[in-house]
Amino acid sequence: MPTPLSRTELRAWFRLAGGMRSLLNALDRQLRDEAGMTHDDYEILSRLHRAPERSLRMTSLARDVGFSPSRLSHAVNRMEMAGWISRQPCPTDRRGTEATLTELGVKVVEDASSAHLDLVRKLVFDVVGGERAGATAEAMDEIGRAARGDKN
Amino acid sequence: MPTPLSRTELRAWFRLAGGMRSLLNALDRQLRDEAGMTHDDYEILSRLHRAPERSLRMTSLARDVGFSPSRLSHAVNRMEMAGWISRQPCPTDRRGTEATLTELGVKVVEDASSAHLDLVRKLVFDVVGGERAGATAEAMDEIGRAARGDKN
DNA sequence: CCAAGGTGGTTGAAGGTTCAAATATTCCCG
DNA sequence: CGGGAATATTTGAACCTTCAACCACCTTGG
Repeated sequence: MPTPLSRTELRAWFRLAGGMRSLLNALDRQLRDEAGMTHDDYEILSRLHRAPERSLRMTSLARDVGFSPSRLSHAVNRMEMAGWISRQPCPTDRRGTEATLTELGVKVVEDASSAHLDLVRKLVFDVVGGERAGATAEAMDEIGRAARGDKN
Repeated sequence: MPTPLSRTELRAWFRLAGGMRSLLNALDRQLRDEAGMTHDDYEILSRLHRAPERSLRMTSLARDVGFSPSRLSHAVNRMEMAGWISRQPCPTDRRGTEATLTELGVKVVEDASSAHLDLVRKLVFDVVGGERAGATAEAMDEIGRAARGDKN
């Protein structure tokens, strides 16, 4: 039988949840307005950009960004239409598909990144300072691992 | 001209963003599976539940949960269909509409709450402890205010 | 007092997400 | 090796969100 949250904990949770929501909304709106993409699209492009060869298997990309396979498939369809991503069959597993950033995709994500990360700096690091930001990130990372049910 | 993020800051940001995403995904999935509602639906019901008279003007509810007016309107339509919320014209401003939780709505949100808040306790407070959770909430709250462009 | 502009709210269509089902391939066990 | 179970991905339909346009009412300046 679980212990319910105290009044103080409840209050903390509301602030935590509200803060996350507002931050994500602001970032989403900016990417939408300035780069014509969703925050989710950006995550996909950005993961691919950091990957070796700028390619990833669909499944591992989906895990990385926390998408269902189906959602990723639809999203990659759209970005393939836009010319940002291309698909190739995976050489080692004939079931698999690899998604790769195109030249255009690289350009698009690099352009979006600078404005995006600048807003992150303004809303996160400038507001709470580097030290607290680090502690907050560490805590959220642990929470995220618990939420994903990761080991260790 | 903005200073770009350092490697350390980037790393912190990735962990912060990933943690938020995983946590919100987990909470959303649980509400969907166990209560048949979206995390967003839950936020709406939960705000109404805490409001005096269990009623709020559409606009102020929208601001509270960070929805566009249109999104809130559609969402309230659905929940009105479900019998969880009712609408009345606002007595003091004939343009306005008030949304109110129905008896059924109260029951539904109270049922959903206990499982939901229990998961919050497990994923947040049990993982990082009360003290760090408080500090994290405080930081995220400040960040959220900055993101909403709030004064003070 | 009335007209222009602002505010509160809804609607419809277009596009995005979810869920279940389908397909193709690989893995593994007897 | 043969066949069932598991894995990788896609598709289509139903549902949700966004965006732009709209109506109704309030407010304010001339």
